[in-house]
Amino acid sequence: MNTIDFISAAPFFNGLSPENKQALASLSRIKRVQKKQILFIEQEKGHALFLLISGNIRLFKSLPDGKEIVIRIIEPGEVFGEVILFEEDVYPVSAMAIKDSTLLLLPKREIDTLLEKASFRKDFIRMLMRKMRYLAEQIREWSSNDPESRFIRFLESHYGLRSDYPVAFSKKEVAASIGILPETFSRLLLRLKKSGRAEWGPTSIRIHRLPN
Amino acid sequence: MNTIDFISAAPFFNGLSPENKQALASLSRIKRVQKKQILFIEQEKGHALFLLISGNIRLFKSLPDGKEIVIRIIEPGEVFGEVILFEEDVYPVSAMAIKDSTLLLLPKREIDTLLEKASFRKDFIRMLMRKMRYLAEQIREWSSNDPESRFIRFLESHYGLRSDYPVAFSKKEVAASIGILPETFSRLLLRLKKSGRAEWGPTSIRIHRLPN
DNA sequence: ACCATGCCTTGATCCGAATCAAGAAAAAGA
DNA sequence: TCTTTTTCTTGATTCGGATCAAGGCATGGT
Repeated sequence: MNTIDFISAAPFFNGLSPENKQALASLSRIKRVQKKQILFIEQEKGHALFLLISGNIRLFKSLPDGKEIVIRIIEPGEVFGEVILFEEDVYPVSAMAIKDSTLLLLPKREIDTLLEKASFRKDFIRMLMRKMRYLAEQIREWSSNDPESRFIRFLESHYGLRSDYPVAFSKKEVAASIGILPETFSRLLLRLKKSGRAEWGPTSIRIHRLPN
Repeated sequence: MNTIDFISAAPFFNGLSPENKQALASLSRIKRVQKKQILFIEQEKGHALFLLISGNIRLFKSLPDGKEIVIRIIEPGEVFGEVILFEEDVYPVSAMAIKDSTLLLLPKREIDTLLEKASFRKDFIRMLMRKMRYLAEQIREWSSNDPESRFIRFLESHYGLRSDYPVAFSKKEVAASIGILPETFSRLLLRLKKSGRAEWGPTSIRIHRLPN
């Protein structure tokens, strides 16, 4: 696999024409980061957006009281940091690798140039809108204050609708993603197991859905 | 005031050239709705976006369990429903007037045409990005599970930073907006008053900020 | 292999918002 | 004006997640 393949495989760039994809690929650059390495931090001036190839990246915000809240965990194939292309040019969140990761780095300047092209721009906007909807959905999920449903939704949004989820994050990480403490998450899993609604294997979790 | 004035005054259309604003004004239409009237509902196919002139509109989502969660309350001068311009063309939320309201209705088809113009499109995208940031912020606010800070932020996001807030909503409405029950909100106000941090008048609330 | 660090679990307790209930106050309707 | 409906407040209770604490378990580093 080379850069053009990764770009072609990314849903974000779905609607782009082959030429546009090729143009993107030619100006992209491979970047590797180690676990726990910071890619960028909140309020930092942004010069690039990223496409994750392998590993996982956590996007988070730091609160005044020192706590961190997880905005989302990026999976391979996803694009992030694209917000810096418009309006303000600082990142609204911080990004840290939670595993050794490989990314494609796409410089802002070059993308800006590409955006001059109408075809590219149109597809790009469509993408942004999709993301905007996703954010709106997020809000809905959060206000449903039920950790269990948030957990289920976490699984579905990462792996789709299935019964076996190959969860590749630490439980601590999952807990943070759904906004609860590790203790609470541990108890949640216990409850699900006891009531026969889920089984937790070493590398995956199986959810037994109610037949409603 | 006529339509062009309203459009000029709306931050959403800030960067638009006078010609673009005029173009918009000429294709817009005044719409009046009464209190409790529905403008559109979630999943409904959308043919227009709106600029609120007077009154207030509540955007909300209905949950499977019958509950409603308030996404936000629209103030005069704000634009909403613009998401239907791209990607999918259904509204992601429902909209209901919480007072008798006057709006400018901007038909999707005509806006689509305007978007062919590069100058218009650029400004428009910038606007969308700003809104996207707002959404990201929202998520942050929600996960800060503290009703008091959510209340303060509610005031600031509606009226800016000041000490007297001319709150023009029912307390029930405010409570719903910050995601708590009316009972809890009532107790919150009592607590703020007792501890001398706020005074609630008939039409406004005064917040005493700590000098930190 | 060892030790150290971070991760995970389990227990006890606390706290605060939801819930249930009922009455008071205010607004809308006749 | 009087009635009805909705909003607002106050109380008692419940419930669930946070917090504090401590022990067991993995993982990585040397």
